Order: sequence, then C-alpha cells, then structure tokens
Amino acid sequence: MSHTEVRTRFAPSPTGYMHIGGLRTALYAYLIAKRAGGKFLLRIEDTDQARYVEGAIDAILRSLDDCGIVFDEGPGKGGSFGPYVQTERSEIYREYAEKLVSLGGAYRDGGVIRQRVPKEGETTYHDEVFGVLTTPNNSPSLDENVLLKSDGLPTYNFANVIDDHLMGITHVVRGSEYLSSTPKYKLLYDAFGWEMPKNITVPLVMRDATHKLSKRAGDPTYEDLTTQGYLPEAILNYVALLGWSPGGEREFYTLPELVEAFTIAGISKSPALFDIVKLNYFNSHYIRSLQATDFTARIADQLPAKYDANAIAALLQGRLEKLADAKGAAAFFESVPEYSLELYTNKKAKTSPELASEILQKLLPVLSTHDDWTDEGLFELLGNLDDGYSKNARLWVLRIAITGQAVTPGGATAIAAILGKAETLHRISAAIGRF
RNA sequence: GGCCCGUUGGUCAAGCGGUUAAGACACCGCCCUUUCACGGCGGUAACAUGGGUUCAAGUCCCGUACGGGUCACCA
Repeated sequence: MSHTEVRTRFAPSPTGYMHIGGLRTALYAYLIAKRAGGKFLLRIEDTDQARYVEGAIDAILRSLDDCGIVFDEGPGKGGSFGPYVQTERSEIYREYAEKLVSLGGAYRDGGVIRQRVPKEGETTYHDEVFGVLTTPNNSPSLDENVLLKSDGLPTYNFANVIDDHLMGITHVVRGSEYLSSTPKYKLLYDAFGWEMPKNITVPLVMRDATHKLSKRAGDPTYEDLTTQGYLPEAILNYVALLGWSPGGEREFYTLPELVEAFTIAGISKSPALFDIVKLNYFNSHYIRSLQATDFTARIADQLPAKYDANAIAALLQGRLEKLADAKGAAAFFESVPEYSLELYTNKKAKTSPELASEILQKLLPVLSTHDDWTDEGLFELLGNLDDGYSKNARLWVLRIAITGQAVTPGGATAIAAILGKAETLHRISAAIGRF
C-alpha cells in the first residue's frame, strides 16, 4: 500500500494573460489536490524564449490569487522540489537527456537530442476521463520529436515528463489538445523506468461549435472578465461547471464547496461552449449576494458624485449583471438623456404625450408644496391625489419626466427621492417645456 | 490525409439496459407589480444516423455522417 500524497500542478506558459481554459485546468488541478488533502503546485513553463511575454507570470499569479486558488509550492513560494521555473532547471534536463540517450530512449541528431520511438507495436495508457487509449507507434503524431533543443533548453514534450516525475506529481490535469501526444510521454516514462502519473484529460472550452476560445478571435481572458465587472467567484463557479457536473441539481458553489464536491468521474468528455449569457446569470447572483456596503464601494466610482451613492447602489444591486454596467444604468441621475415624447405613451397606464403634459402641469404645484420627500412619502402622495388621473398614469409620466427612460432601476418615487426636491421640480419643469 | 477523440433541447448538462428522458441558462406566456427587474407558476424544445446484441437501448457492439484534436528545435 502506498500512501503517496496527491500532488497536482498547473503549468502555464508565460505567453499572455490567463485564459478561461487555463483557469479551468488550474481549478480542476487545485480541486483534485485539495479534495484529497494534497498539494497543488505552480510551475512556469518558459522554455520557449521567443514566446515569452514580459509580465505574463505576474498576470498569472495575480489571477490565481484573485480567485483564491492558492498554490503550495511554486515560484516565489518555494518548496522542496524547486526551482519551479523551467529555465532555471536546464542542467537537470541536460542530465536526464544524457541519461535517456544511454538508456536507449533517445539519440543525438546534430545539435539536438531526439526521442526514439519504436517503429512497430502500439502504445497504450490509461486516462481517468477517456479510459484506455491506444495509438500505433507508427502514427505520424508519434514522431521522433526533439527533446533537447540546440539552445540547450528542453521542449515541452521532455520537460513536462522530467518535472512531473521529479516533483512527485501524481495527477496530471491537461486539456484534450494533449491527448495525442500523451503516448510519447508514456514512452518516455517507460524508457526511464518511471511510473506515469494519472492522466486527467479535460475537454476543450469552445467559443462556438467549431472554434475553441481564443484571444485572437476576441474572446475574453480572465482579466478581461474581471475588468468588465465579473466577480471572481462567479467566473470560478461558472467555469467549474463547464465540463464538469456534480450530478445533482445544485449549481451555486463557493471554492471550498467545490473542493468538497469535486469528482473526476463528473468530468465530461465532450467540448463545452463558453456561454457569456449563463455567466451573466451567475454573476447577477453573486452581485446580489454582496454586502450592500461592499457593493456600493465597488461601483462608487461609476456613480454621480452629487447623489447618495448608497441609495443608488441599493436600486442597482438587484438588477446588475456586471459591475461595469453601473455607470450606464445610473447615467440618468447625472442628466436626463434625449428622449422621444412617445415614451409618454403607455398602454397599461393609458397615457399619451398630451395627457402627460396635463398631468405634469397639475403635479408640479402639488409636489412643490410637499415636504415628505422620501420614496414612501412621495408614493403615498401620488397614490392618493384627486386629480382625475390614475395612480399608474401619474407614476409612469413622472418617471419619464425625471429620467427620460422607460426602464430604470427603481420606481419613479424612489428616483425622485434620490434626486431631491429641487432637482425633481426642475426636471419636471424642463419636461413640461418640451411639449 | 494518417492516428486519436467526441456527438442528449439554442447553451450547460443528468442519465450508466426498463424513466412521462431531470435540472439550470436563454426564450415565450400568466401572476405579482408604480415601468423594467426581482419573485412565483406554466410552456416550447433533445437522445446525429444506419445496422446489430437483447424480452427491452440514449445507455452495449459495428459502420456512416458531422465536429474537434494532433502530426514543430510551440506549449
């Protein structure tokens, strides 16, 4: 019986920001480790110097930290299996490449070392998601690839095997684009006489039926989403369910709850489309769950300074899909937008522009002598006037007059209360002047 | 093209030989209501396809179609 600790890793290349697919891979690896009480490590795969992007490592670290995906070992954190940045491990790869040559699993070819692949037979390995997979050794995808490049650095194909073994990785989580190269890794493990970690191959995240999510096609990265006002908790929750199902009907999970619920058996084999509309749903949920003061603080810089931010925020919290929408949703507080008089026409309230003009002219003096300038006080007043119009009509017309919009966060009286008496009367007068 | 993988409503998906084929998003309708939203109720909508195996197939097997991945001194 072995009592090996479960160890997983996230091994991104520092070539840009955190992609959604990458985030999901990191999340699953984290969940598998934590579910088993094991360790999650971060390893930077920067062996392609040409593709290295300045600042990319920081961006990855920031994103993981932002999500609460904490690694136990990795760059800047240390651990007993470092260094955790591949360019700092070049001597290790060179040593193992030499060893592999002597074992017969590789050979020199000019300035490089290539993997030796048997010409016949087939290679079989087991994947926790896809089952038993067999590939003929003469398949073109099992070429005798370069393991150690002429610049002295290893290729991914070699480095990932050496590092996963040396770092004691027990479960490798990676996207299905690696499905056809895994037999090559199996051959390397065999040549060294090492045991291959368990493979957990996760399906791709797609932008549509035929394309995977890609920055080039305009698909958002994790950072793009947070900039737009998606909350990390919402992104994480949504992404967790893209390609994995807990089996039941529950869909809201915090990170600790995901740790409890995650199972490899729930991972899907088929690709999943990234649906921003469903993400909006999750985000709305998490926005509503925020403490009122926290929510206000997050959107305060988007709100007009002259009104009560807490009051406006209270109207917005239940209706926002993403934080960045706050500015647009609250813009009418700043100034009434251009609008068509046709907005005054409402079937249910039985109003028209002509009627609206009458109502507003009668409302103005009534409101100017009213003192209880609160949502409740105003609602009470407008609901009980004896001016021959319906309550519904008065409220509809007032809303249009002071906001210029048919759709607003909150009702007419709530908005009037925030605007204050002077501004409300001013807006009504201005509205009357437009007829 | 070779090799590999996948295919349940528009989307995410449950299902593991016998179900009226869950649920969520979206959409539509109704209710609630000072508009919208929220909330409540309800509705439209799916097993790619052809053969097997079986008393019985979305579930197992084979073929076909479609889609994807991969075949770098990129990961």
